[in-house]
Amino acid sequence: MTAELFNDITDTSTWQERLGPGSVILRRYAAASDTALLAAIEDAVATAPFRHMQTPGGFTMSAAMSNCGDYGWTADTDGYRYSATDPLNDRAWPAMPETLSELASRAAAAAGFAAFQPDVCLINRYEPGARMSLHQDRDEADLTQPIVSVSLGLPMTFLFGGLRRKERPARIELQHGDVVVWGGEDRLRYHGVAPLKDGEHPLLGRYRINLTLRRAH
DNA sequence: GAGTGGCA
DNA sequence: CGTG
Repeated sequence: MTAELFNDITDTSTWQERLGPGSVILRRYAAASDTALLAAIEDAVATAPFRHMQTPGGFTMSAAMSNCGDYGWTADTDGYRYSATDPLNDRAWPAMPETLSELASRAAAAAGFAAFQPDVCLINRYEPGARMSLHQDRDEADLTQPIVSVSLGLPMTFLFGGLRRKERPARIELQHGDVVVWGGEDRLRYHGVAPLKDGEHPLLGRYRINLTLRRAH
């Protein structure tokens, strides 16, 4: 698929690439607020530390995860679900900082989804070699609400497939600050993360952090 | 009913 | 290394 470019001549630091009728990459959209986002993440994981969850198949996920917001996405041998409490301590997840919810709302609006108010921020941390195999985000109650994904740190190859797993995904390089929004008829597209290549990022060292903002309920 | 993993 |  050839990305259609929408360059805004008044702001050459950020631009959009359309991946489908309901999916857009906002290049470098979050780069200007990266230090505020990282401070918000550090604050959240001080309360709800990164952990490697188990899949229902009994495998350990290679990305370390945490959450903030009214709910958090969790995986264990019983399945995938959203929970109002952190299973590590049965306490509420840390509140979602406004920095994160406002970024997500603005990005969704820029992509054509008005009034997006996330109630979950899943925080995924990848080290070199970590990956996420192709999956759909379908544990949310209202699939008319989009998904907003923010990439920070090491660059990665985003796999963006179709509505069926057998469709071979596009491979899209995402850099620090890139935001991907998908919804509408693209809401259930399969997506994943290719094994992270080694490298060094000025702010994040040998890590990539992905924020996925969702409306769970 | 498998499933965001492992391995051929 | 990418695919299944």
